[in-house]
Amino acid sequence: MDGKETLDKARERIIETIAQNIHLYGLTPSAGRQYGTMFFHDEPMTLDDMTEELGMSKTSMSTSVRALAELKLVERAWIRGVRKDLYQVKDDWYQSFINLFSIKWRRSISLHSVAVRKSLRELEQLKNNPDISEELRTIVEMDISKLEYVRDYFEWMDRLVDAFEDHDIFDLVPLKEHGE
Amino acid sequence: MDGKETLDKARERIIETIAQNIHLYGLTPSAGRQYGTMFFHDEPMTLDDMTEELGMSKTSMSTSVRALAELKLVERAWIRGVRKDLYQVKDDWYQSFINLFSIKWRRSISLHSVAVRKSLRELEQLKNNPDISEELRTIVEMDISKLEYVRDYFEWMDRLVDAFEDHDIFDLVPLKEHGE
DNA sequence: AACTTTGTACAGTTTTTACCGTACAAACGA
DNA sequence: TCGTTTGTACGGTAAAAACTGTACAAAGTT
Repeated sequence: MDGKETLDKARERIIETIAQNIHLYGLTPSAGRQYGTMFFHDEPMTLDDMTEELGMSKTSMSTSVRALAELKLVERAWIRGVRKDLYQVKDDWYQSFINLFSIKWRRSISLHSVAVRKSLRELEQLKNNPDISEELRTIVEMDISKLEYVRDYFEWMDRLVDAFEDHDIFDLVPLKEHGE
Repeated sequence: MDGKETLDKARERIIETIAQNIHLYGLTPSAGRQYGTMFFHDEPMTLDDMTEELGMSKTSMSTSVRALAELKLVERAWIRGVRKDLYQVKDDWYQSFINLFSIKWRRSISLHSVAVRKSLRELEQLKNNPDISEELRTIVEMDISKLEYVRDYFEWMDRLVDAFEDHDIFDLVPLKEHGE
C-alpha cells in the first residue's frame, strides 16, 4: 500500500465517523461526508468541487451545504478572481458545538417557554373559575405545578445556553493547555 | 367552552410542542406525543392505554416506548395486581437532559476518539516512513495536526459529559431556588 | 445587448423510515 | 395441562425524506 492510499484511508475513516454521528446535529450522513471532505480539503471548495469529490448532484450539494451553513459548521469564503461560491469548514469545533445550542436548542427552548406560559395562564384562570367541580380543580392544580416545573426547567436551559455562549463553560471544563 | 375542554387544550399545546422538538433527542414526533401524554397521565400507563389514547397500533407503542426507555425518558413501573407492563415518565427533566449526553453523545465521542486515534497512529507511522515524497509528508503533517486538534476536542467533550454526570454543571448554572 | 456561468426552485424518482397487522413465544391462570 | 393474556419479531405497506435532472433567474462577461 503506497503512502497516498494510507493517507486516504486514514481520512476516510474520520469522514465516515463524522457521517455516522452528525445526526446529533440534525444532519444527514451525506452532509456529514460533505463536511468531512471539506475538513481535509485545505482550500475552500466550490459546489462543483464537492460534486466531483462526492459523486453527488450539484443540487444536493447546494441544499446540504446550506444546512451546514445554517448551523455555522461551514462558512462562505472569498478568493479574488474566483466567481463560484466558496465554502470552508469553520475550524473552531468548540464554537460549533456551542452554535448547535445557540441555534437549534435556543429555538426549541423558546417555543417551549411560550407554550408553557400560555397554558399556565389558561390554567390559572380556569383554577379561579368558581363554576368548576372540585375534582377538576384538583387536576388543574396538579397540571399547574407540573407546568411550573417545566417552566423553571426551560428557564434553566436558557441560562445553560447563555453559559455556553458566554464561554463560561470553559471555566468549568477548561480547554487543554495548548502544546502539552 | 367548559373546563375540561380548556384543560385538554392547554395540555394538547404542550404535548404538540414536545412532539415538534423531541427530534433534538433523536426521537420522532409520535414518540414525543407519547411522552407528552404520559407526562400528564398521573398513573403509569400500559401499551393498551397508549394505543387507546393516541389511536396508534400497539406495535408502534411498543417500539417507541422502547426508544423512550432507552434514553431513560420513561421507566417501567410496577403496581401489584397489574399484569401488563407499565410505563411512566421520569420526572427529573434535568437528569433526562444529562442522560441524553450520557447515552447518545458519550457513544459518539467514543466512536470518534477511537477513529481519530487509529488514524493518528497510521499517519504518524507514515510520516516516519523515509520513502514518501516531501510533498506527501507535508500533507501528512497537516492532517496530523488537524487530528490532534480533533482528539483534544473530543477529550474536552468527554470531560464536559463528566461535568454533566457529576452535576458540576449545576455549580455553573444553578437550579432556581425552590419556591420563589 | 447578447451570451455564459452559477446557484437554486421545483417536480419527479428513489431510498429510507414509520407504521400496521399477523403470528407467535413467554408468562400467567385455571 | 390447556386456555388466555401480553409484548414483540417480522413482513408488508404507507408516508416521509433524500436525491436527481431540468429549467430558470441572477450575476458576470464580452
